[in-house]
Amino acid sequence: MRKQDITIYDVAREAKVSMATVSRVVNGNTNVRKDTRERVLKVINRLHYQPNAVAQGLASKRTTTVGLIVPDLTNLYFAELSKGIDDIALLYKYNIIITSIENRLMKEDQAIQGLLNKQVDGIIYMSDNLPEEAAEAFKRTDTPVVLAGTKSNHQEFPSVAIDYMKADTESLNLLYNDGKKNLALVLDDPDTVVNAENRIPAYKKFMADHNLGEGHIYSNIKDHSDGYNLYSQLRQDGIDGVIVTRDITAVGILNAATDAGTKIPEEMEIVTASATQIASVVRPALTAIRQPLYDIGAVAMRLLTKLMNNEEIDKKQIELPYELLKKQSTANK
Amino acid sequence: MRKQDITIYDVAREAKVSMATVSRVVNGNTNVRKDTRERVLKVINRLHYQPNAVAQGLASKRTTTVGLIVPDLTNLYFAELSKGIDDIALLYKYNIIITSIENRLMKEDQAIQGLLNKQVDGIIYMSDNLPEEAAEAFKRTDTPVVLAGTKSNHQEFPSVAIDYMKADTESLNLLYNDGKKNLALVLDDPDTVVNAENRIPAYKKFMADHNLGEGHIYSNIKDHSDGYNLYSQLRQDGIDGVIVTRDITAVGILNAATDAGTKIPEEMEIVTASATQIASVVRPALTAIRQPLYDIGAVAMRLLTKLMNNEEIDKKQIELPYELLKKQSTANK
DNA sequence: TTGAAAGCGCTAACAG
DNA sequence: CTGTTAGCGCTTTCAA
Repeated sequence: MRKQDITIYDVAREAKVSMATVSRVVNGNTNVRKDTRERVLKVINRLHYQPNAVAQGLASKRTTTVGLIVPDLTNLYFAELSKGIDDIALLYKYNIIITSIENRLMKEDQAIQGLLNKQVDGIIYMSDNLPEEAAEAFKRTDTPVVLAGTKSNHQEFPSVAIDYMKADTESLNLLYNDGKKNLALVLDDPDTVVNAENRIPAYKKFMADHNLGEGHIYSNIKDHSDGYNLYSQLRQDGIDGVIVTRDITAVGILNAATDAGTKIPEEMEIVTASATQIASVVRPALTAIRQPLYDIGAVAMRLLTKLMNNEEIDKKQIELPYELLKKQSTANK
Repeated sequence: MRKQDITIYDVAREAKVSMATVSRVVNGNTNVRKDTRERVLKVINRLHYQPNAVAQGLASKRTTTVGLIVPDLTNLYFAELSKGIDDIALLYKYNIIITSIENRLMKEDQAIQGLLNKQVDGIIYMSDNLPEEAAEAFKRTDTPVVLAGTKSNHQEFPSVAIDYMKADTESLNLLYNDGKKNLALVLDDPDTVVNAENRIPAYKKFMADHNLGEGHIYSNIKDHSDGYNLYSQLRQDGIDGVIVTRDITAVGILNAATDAGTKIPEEMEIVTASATQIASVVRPALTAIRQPLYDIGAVAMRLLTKLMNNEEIDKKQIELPYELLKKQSTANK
């Protein structure tokens, strides 16, 4: 076993100091005389001593580890968020334990409990949906939590996101100004807070404000083939403009339209409510609400570092600006 | 602090047993009388006791945590691999610490050392490139390592991948049979083992075997815009068939061709050497080597669990079958 | 500026 | 089947 043969004790013995002093050197404590520090450092290098983070964690009650809860890593939306989180975590020397929870044995509150058992110093929660049990689990603990790229009814949880309502309204307006009046909303999941409390109300309000009738909301349209298959229904319902929550779904609709010979954007306009790389590489390129995913992740992680250090927070709910990227799937008159 | 107020000691006292017994029931040890077990369990539930995984890790020298080293999470290639890993990790109750190493402060060997300090029970390494220092770091430790979706010159490291040489040869043959003779190879990084030792030799051999001359190898073409910009060079060089390592790059070439009015596949055929979701949603859809990424990840993680349990391994180098998916970017005569 | 000593919460012999 | 007793490797008072 070469795994961990040299401990702080070995270093102490070789350097003829106490463990406490080695600990001080390792942790950059200034209360060590310069020559003592150098002597210890020399031994550390000679022995290739590396601190055991688990023992440090147990003794200090800080693991310099944060937990990430994410529905699905292969959804670029979350991958891009994660990248922002990861970069800032690296900067502040935190490791990341990642837990995916997509349609699985693993429920949200179990994921949380698992992370808590590992004694993470904080948690970033990225799923659209925060079930009541998960919220309860968060409330029971002192471990700080930040929601990234999503919203919750629980105002007590710090979050970083965009103004979904405003973004959707702006998108609908773009379609409307292009002369499209049979507008539809295509949702992945109608029950998430973002959809139920932001997108749907925004849509309904817009339709009412412009006397466009009830409109059409399509739910549980989650992937490329769902979108592809939805297309004929859209045509049947006379839809000429559509907002789609996921861009991969929007691509499905787009491809179905192309295959059917429908002219985009002339006969139908498409806007996706969350742009990842995919939205920009398909042809025609998709008009999209560009959420600053990397930044949302980065800001969320930065916020979490503050919470973990018990620093003062000026604002718990952070809203970042989005962009409406006008591409080829809308006329943009 | 509600964080960790109740310990195994509290449970022991309340249940009128020793810590050892509580530990036994927590760990499912069978040497506990049924009624004792139930009594302890009752107290555990009443007190909402949760074991401190850090303390468990220190005492048992097993953290039930594995480290993942990945270049870039937003590259779907790695995201899909990760998903396979994650699912099997969940099955075996391991947590995952993820470390990205793309063009950053964090070098491979530092990432490894960081994971080792956290006392991970094993490591899965997914980067195409295994620098010498990283290989050295792996050799110095007893912590098992598995390479997933990549190859190394170091035969001592267990790995799970496909036969890149065979896959590329088959792809080249497809182009050749379609009548394309000016074949090119477009690489992300010419120095990775997969490319240097597998793809390039396969390409050179194929060209030589079929008297197609020297051919053209384009290097450091890594993303959509690299691919897009490369297109005119390809035309200039008279290329009519191309194998591209990354599918996002292939999409760049495809889009440039489309924008230039080049007919795909008539005037140019494209095959991507690694298919992610992107390859199938663009139009024309890309002919692709479909590596079973999810499976590669899953098998790699399963292999790692065996190594972590010191089980017998029959084969350290596992090769999984790939498929050559013929789509619209090749004629497929 | 340094050291001694008491844990952190748990596991794992070893006895009984 | 259960309890006692050492630690695991480190941090952190408290004294000196």
